[in-house]
Amino acid sequence: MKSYHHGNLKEELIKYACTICERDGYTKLSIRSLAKESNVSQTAPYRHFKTKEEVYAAVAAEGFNKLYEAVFVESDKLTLKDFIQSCKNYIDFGLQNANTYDLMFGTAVGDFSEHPELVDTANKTFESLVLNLSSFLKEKDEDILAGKSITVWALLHGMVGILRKQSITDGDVYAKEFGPMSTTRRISSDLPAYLERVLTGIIES
Amino acid sequence: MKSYHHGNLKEELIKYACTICERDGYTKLSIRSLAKESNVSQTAPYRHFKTKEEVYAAVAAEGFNKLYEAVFVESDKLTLKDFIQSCKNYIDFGLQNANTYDLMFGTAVGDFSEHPELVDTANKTFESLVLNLSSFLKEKDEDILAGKSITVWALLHGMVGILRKQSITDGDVYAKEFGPMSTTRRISSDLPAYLERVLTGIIES
DNA sequence: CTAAAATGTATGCAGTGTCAACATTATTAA
DNA sequence: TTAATAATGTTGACACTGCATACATTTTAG
Repeated sequence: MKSYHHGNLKEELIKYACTICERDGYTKLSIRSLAKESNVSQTAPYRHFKTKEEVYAAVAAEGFNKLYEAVFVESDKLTLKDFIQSCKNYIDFGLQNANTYDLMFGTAVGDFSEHPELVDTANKTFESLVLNLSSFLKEKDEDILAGKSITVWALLHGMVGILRKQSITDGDVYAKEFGPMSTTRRISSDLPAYLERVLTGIIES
Repeated sequence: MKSYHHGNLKEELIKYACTICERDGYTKLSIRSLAKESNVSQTAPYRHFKTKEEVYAAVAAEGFNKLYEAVFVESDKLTLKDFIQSCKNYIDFGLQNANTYDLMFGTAVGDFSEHPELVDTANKTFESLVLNLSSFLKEKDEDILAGKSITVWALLHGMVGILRKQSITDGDVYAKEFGPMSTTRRISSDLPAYLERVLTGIIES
């Protein structure tokens, strides 16, 4: 027996949207297919999302929540190892959820400020990174701390982009000279070691 | 007098595609609108591009060409200043061509290896970065050099992503404590200084 | 000069975002 | 309790999309 009102439509729509965005890429997402999945009329989703971009924003927000989960560490006294692990988790998330990650940092959702929950979740994620860093650093100047956090974040974000497109560096001249393993492959084969080396450099600079 | 054969269709299509992708975002690009712009039937573009993704790939390849132009430096004896400038040019390109940049590094074009010209242009760009770095470094171990190049690239790529989404860090706790200027704003207000500090750290590590 | 390859067109299908008008149910105030 | 209102659903329509098929014209190669 199906009642006129679904009762839980918005959450269900978001859930399916997340699944499809990640599996097929967000370009493949259609509001109509979402509606069909929830056994609801084609335009029902418009009671919960004004435009498709709002659906994207919801998926992106979910993505930030998951990224937060991956990056957050309970302790307030992190070891360097903990910190490295958290950073590795960030990169792994970006690689394993490439399509969602794209939605979070790409241009599909133009202006975050029009989607408050997106700003909130994104903020929370970044702050978690800052807290992680400050928790094992001697640094007390929060100005410097925030600067270093940005640099760390930039590096992680950049590594996601580059490791995702290994093909660019796979074929590089260096790979040919140094055997079958390209630079990116060498890095990703022991990511923690790479991160430790580079991050300590950034932190101590 | 219009002849049956256009004569220059492919290049014209790519040109318009680049314009629209950058102005409106690549989600807004439609093959039909391209065709209309060139006064050609709706399906004519399919003689030059098997799928829409191939159009994306062409735009992305053009993007890498432009990025290469922005990053390349003629000299083989760069000063640190030259190198910093080249890096700044990279970031500026990413910020001023956000939509195209997304196409180049996002998931819209899934597998570069299916688009050889994309691999080539991307490679060329990366190699230019490596050459820039090696041209003023004492480092002769090309293994290490390639590793450092990746790190530099990751940082630049990451900064593009972060500076683009200033809203995330604009509202952070630190901005409130240190006045109206958020961390990202401080960084972008004097990008060369920031880059010099961070990049020398990476290079010397 | 002729056959084949390249490049163009016409037509059509199944799908899309979104709007306007209307139906049903849940919520709230009198 | 009841009546008004807000929330949430449906129907139908419009203009648009990617792309496949079949056909037309022109260029190019043998």
